[in-house]
Amino acid sequence: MENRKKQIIELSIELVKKYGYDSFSYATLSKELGITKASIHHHFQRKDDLGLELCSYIHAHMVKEFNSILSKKNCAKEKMKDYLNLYAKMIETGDKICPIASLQAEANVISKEMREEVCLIDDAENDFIETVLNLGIKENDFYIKGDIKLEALLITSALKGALQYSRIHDKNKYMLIAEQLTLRLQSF
Amino acid sequence: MENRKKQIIELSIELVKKYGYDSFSYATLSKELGITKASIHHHFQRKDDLGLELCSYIHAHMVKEFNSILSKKNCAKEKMKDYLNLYAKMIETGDKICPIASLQAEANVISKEMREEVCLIDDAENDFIETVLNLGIKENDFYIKGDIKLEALLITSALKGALQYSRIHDKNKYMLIAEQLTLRLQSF
DNA sequence: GTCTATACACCGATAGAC
DNA sequence: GTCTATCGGTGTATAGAC
Repeated sequence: MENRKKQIIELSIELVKKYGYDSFSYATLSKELGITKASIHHHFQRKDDLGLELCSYIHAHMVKEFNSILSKKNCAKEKMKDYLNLYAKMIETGDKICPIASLQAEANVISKEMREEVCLIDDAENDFIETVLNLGIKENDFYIKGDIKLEALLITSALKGALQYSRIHDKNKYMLIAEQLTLRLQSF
Repeated sequence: MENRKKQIIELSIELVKKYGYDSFSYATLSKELGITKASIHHHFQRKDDLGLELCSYIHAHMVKEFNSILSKKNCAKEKMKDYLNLYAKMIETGDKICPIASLQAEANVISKEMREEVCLIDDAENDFIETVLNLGIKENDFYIKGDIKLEALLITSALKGALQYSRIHDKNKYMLIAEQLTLRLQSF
């Protein structure tokens, strides 16, 4: 990918995390990057084009993070901690929430194509957590009541909710809620 | 409160739940209500005035709902079920999420005054859930690991996240996730 | 309390020169 | 790949008549 395109996408993702998709404009990007709106339209003719590529970028980035966590030679408990820290980084580096949660909140505003992309990213995240949960069960470190797929769904959506809550109340609350959430996984 | 004002506020809340605060305009309201934008400005000079009154209205409405649940002569388990159903109604009646979650997602876009109002509403909801949890413990129906205030925070933020997830994926998922969440409260 | 009319800023987007 | 210039549309908001 060309450098400028990548630069625009990465800035856009930070703006989605902080303000949401509808709340930043080509003018916002152009001021920040020091180029004109027309130049940005050269790379992404319609804003929806940028929106779709930004989703693909997030998707690829998260899959990379998940694979990195899975390939580490540590236990499921530690992999879960690594995962929780991914979100902790967002809120610590400036009032940011999960970009996917941000887009979910705008579900009825963004295009059908973007909505579908958001769903695919959610699916990837849920599959990842399900894998970690199954690993933890094998290692006798996790004990899970009910359906494992549902527990994965609960974890991913609860953390997104916790991030949103913490941003507006107290950043430090996020990790406390995350730890309270994972308490239930412990068999003792 | 005058009838028209109430009508504008109630419509605005439905729009916040469906699209978010920044994504509806005085034009949206005026078309729906059959009056002009100028007439709406007569009731709420600035949009932020509407935003603040809409928050107060949500606050009062939710406190009323919570008190209604608490005053019922049923057990904590059933009160929790009543609470879960409040959110279920939102998503079932047309792609809507919790208005507070919607405003949380726009935290860096709305005014400081609105942000503070949102926090107060969250506080009321958390106090309510904490009360229900303590009641359930007394009744020997709930068993809670860790801090009760944290568990309340987890429940309220997890449900908001579950609503957002379910709206974009599959409405029926919400209640399944909610039930998976409350599984942890059961001692057996 | 509602209207018409209007102001002004910003939005996404395009044409065309360099 | 970047620019200037510009378009039509929409956003919040106000003035003033009825």
